[in-house]
Order: sequence, then C-alpha cells, then structure tokens
Amino acid sequence: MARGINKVILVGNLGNDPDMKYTQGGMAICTLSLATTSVRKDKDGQQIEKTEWHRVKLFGKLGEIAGEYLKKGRQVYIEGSIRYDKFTGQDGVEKYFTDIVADEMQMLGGGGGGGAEGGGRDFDREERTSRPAPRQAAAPRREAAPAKSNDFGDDFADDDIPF
Amino acid sequence: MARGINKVILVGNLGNDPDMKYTQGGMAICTLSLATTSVRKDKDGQQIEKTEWHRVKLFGKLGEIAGEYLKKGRQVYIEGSIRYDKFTGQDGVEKYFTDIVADEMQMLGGGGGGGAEGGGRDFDREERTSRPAPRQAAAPRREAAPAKSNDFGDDFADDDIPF
Amino acid sequence: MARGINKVILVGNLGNDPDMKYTQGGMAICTLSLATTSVRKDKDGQQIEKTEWHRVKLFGKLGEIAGEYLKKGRQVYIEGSIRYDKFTGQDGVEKYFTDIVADEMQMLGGGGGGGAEGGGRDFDREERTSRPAPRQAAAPRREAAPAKSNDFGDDFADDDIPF
Amino acid sequence: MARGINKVILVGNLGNDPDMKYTQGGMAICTLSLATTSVRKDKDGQQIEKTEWHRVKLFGKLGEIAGEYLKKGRQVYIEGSIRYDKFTGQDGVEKYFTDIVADEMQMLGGGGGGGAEGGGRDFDREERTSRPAPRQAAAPRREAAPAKSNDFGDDFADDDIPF
DNA sequence: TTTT
DNA sequence: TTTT
Repeated sequence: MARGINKVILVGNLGNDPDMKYTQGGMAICTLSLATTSVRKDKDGQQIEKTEWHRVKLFGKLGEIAGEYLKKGRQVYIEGSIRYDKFTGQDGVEKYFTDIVADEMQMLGGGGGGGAEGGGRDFDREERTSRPAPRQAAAPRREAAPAKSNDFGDDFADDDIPF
Repeated sequence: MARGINKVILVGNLGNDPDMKYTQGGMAICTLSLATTSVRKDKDGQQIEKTEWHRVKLFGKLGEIAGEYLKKGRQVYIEGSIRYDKFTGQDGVEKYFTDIVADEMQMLGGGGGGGAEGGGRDFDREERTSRPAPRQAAAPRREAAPAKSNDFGDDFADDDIPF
Repeated sequence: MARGINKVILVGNLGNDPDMKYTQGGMAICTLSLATTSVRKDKDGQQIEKTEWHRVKLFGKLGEIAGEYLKKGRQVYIEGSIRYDKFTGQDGVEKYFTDIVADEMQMLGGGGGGGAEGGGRDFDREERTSRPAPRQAAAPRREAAPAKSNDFGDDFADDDIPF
Repeated sequence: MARGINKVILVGNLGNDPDMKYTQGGMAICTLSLATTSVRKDKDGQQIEKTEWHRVKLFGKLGEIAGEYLKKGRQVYIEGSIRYDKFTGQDGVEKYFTDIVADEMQMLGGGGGGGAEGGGRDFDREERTSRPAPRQAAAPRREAAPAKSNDFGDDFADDDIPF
C-alpha cells in the first residue's frame, strides 16, 4: 500500500571490498561503496568527469551473497531505494546520511555469476553490531531458507500457476 | 540467480476496464490495456503524437487488486518485465504476443488509493480458463495469505531486523 | 562516454510549492520537496509508514515548466540522477547534501497536463543568485530555443529518419 | 509534452554480432539481439530458466557506436522504450513486431569502455535500405556532430550553468 | 512539508 | 481503447 515510487538503478564499480557487519540476531548488513561516473563536455570541448560515490546497503541473504562474491573493482548492478537518515552525534551536531537500500543485486562482467534478489525496504531499527554472527546462529538460518517455488506468497498451490 | 535485467516502467491510462480471468485453481489473471503517448516535433515544427498500447498482465493478489480498483481511463504506474510469447493457431500460423508481466502496480492521481506489490516473473504454463474462480476455492486462498511481517524469507526472526 | 548508470525514478507528492531561483545569467533553478511513502507490516502485523523527502532540482527550461505548473500537493513523476554535495560552512563544519537532478518530469493525476524533458546531468558550477532573471536577459534566451525537429543532434537532415 | 512513461531497462548478452543497416540518407540502424535470463524455482525445487530475446534498435550515432564496439556475447546495458509495430505481408497476413528503441547504451564488463547516449524515441517513418551509407555522405555527417558543451539546448550560454 |  |  505504498504511496509513491522511490526507485534507484545503479551500475558501477566497487571502490572497496564489501564491509560486512552482523546484527546480534545474525543478520548480515553489507555496505558497498559504488562509483558511477558521468562525463560531459566542457565549454572548451574538454571531457569533464564527475564521480558519485553511493553508499549501498544490502541486508540479510542478499548481503551475505554480496559479501561472499563481490570484491573491490568489481562491476555491479544495484536496484533499490533511497533512504535519508539523520543522526545526532555526541557533540550535538546533526549528521545526515543517504543510503541506497538494495533489493536486487547482480554481478556484471562475466567473472561473477548471476544475481540475487531479496530484502524488503523498511524495517524496524535495532542496535547493530560488528561482531560476526555466531556460527551456530547464522549458519542454520541460511540453511533454513526454504526453496520457495514461487513468489505469490502462500495463497496458491504450486500447480496453480497458469504460465 | 538471474542473468540479466529485464525491467519495464510504465505510466499510462487504461483504454478499458480490466479484463479478469481465473485459472482452474482460482488464481486471478488481470489484463490491462495501457496507453503511453509520446510527442515529438515534426520537421515542420508540428506536434506528432504516437501512442503505444501495452498489454499488461497482473497475476494473483496483484491482479485481484487491479481488477477491483482500476477502471477505464484511470492513470496507473506499472513496473514489471517483458515477456514474448509465440503460439501456433489452429490454422498453423504462428502468432506472437508481447506482454508486460507486472510485479508492482500503483494507482495515480488521487482517486484510487495506494499501490500493491507482488507476483513473480516466470512460472510454469498451465491451461487458463475464463470461468470465475469458484467461491469455495478462491475465497479461502485469499484469506490464507499470511500477514508476512518482513520480506527476508524465513531465515530471520521478526525481531532480528536492524533498521 | 559515461561509466556507470546513476538513475532515479520517483513518483510522489510535493510538500511545498516549487522554490524558484535564477542564475545571474537567467537560468532557472527549481527545487522541489517530494515525498515518497512506503508501507510495511510490523512484526505485530501493524502498518508502519516511512516517508522519504527528496530534494529534487530542475534546471533551465525544465525548471521553468516545473515552476509554472507544479503546486504543493501535486503528484509528479521525476526521472534523474543522484548527486552528492559537500559544503564547508563558515563555522568550518562540513555539510552534506543529496539532490536528485531531474532530467524528466511529468505531472500526474490529470489536473496538470503533460510532461517535459530536458537538462543534462553534470555541468560547471557557478555562483547562484536568487534574483529573478532580468527580462532582457532571460526572455530572449527562452525564445531562442529552436524548434528542434529531431533529437539526433545535427548530424542528420530531418528527412533522413527511417521510422 | 509526452503523456505517460514508457521505459525499458535491460542488461543482457548479445546473441549475435550487431546487424547494421543504413538509410538512404546514411543514418545507421543497428539491431541487437539481447538475451535476458530469469531463474525461478520449480515446485520440485529445481531451477527453471527462461530466456527472453529482445530486439533492440539503435539509431544514428548511437547505432554507429554499437556497431563498432559490440560483439556477439558481449554484455550490455540498454535503456529505451517499447515500440509495437504491425506490418501486413504480401500474403495479407498481419505480422507484429516489438522493438526496444534504445536511447542509452553502455558496454559492461570492462572490455569495452564507456557508454553512449542519444537518439530520440519517435520519428517519421521512411523506407529503409540495407546498403551501407556512402562514404561521402555518412562520414562527413559523423564529423559534423558538434561538440555540444551542454544539453540544455541553445537557450543558455555555456558560462550560464550554475553547478 | 505532501498524499491516501 | 486511454488521457490532456
């Protein structure tokens, strides 16, 4: 029941290896630094380059895949939405952050393999931690991911899909 | 693990009321006829209009919402993917169809309310029927749709979401 | 010769009337405050709304059209790119801004009429001023806009277009 | 003054080398066959792949760049719009075609270099020819492409751009 | 600050 | 077949 569309599509290269963090519950939070460069011609006809560095967040299973396969320099397709955040530091100064919250990621350029999809856009906030998820917590969660046979939710049987 | 991106974004007006069909299993198939008009200037400076009529398919719950709220003339946002189909008629002639398979829909222009999301992109093909879904089959299915509290699949608990 | 894609698509409502400024040379800079609201279900099944306020910039002719036709509350489609800026205030504190630089705008919901396109993405920076463009400067510029009969640039004659 | 949005974003691989044709006036028409593959899980949990083959048209300078740099197998980003066409063959049978008319193209995966932009969406129709453009016609046209210093059209001087 |  |  959203009102409005907030959609971002990026194709760029990673400036660094993915930064992985995990919540206390073991959910992955992967942060990418992604460069997109545009070029225009100067009034003297010279090429002017401008690079934007996007901070991209991938959560959950999508973040795990990103952390496992992406590397510095790698080219990647990201689809997601823009999220603006404001924090007040201990010094009382407000700080603003803009994140791209990914809900689709695809490695480009052959080397990597396919893509991945997942992750909703807006969730409750909780303390995050940089401790890696304890094996016994995180690992079973991954394996618990069910092989969903369709994306319609639970209101259809699998043999009820007409195309 | 898709390889490639196939994404369509449309904003247009409906040429007709939605066309509703249901599978034998009771799944809704809603077909929209959606116009997008572009304008360019002629070599004589005159405005030339060109209208494309898109055949948009919405399946399952998304199709039901479309069928309930959309009407002829209504402006709508559609996000989905392109699907090309080929059928051979009884006369042996091959016929080609291009559909936009929606995975997001949003009514525009105030009158209608919010948006809806859902429906995957590619599924098995099955015979379709134009008989409305029998009450005793379809109704429970709709009600069976669980109030999913997140989109991460089943590998997180609800209280494990850090933002 | 850009390297990368930096694309934003927004559909939202204006929180205020457009803010118009003009460069010393008379170019319009229109700033919009655009809300997009997403909804998700809470772990208790309750609807949680989150609204992002996007700062959208439209330059030149596109900005003039926006300033003329858009109003507070109006629903609009915006396509553009993300631009991150950093300024150091007089207090020496760095401030960060994120803008959506529009290159397409379309009014939604009937009331307004069509759309408009224009404006490149990256240009030289120059001091901006809030004084309206002087008539004798701005007006001729607007009229000077030629009725381009195609978008291929100057390397084709008008009668050389094959479709 | 378009009414509606008709936007397609594709990332895929070429099934063949680009097919080049030229109008009598020397304008390039480049046709690509572009594959996008999506994967879903079967009801038995097996991966089901579905490949869509898009027919992408690039005109003018954009088509020339595509013809020069793209090759079979190459991965490419395409942005454009959908165009539906209907022709009646000599046998009196109507034939339907769906094209993606590109207005942006970018080579992916390192090997190729940057991207290119250009080409409007809808133009007059004219007979097309497969003869290559005569050197004396096409070559000067390419060189005649002016080094536009901005995209605002002719209504601003170059030093009138505020960012 | 919008909208439904 | 829509819409402005």
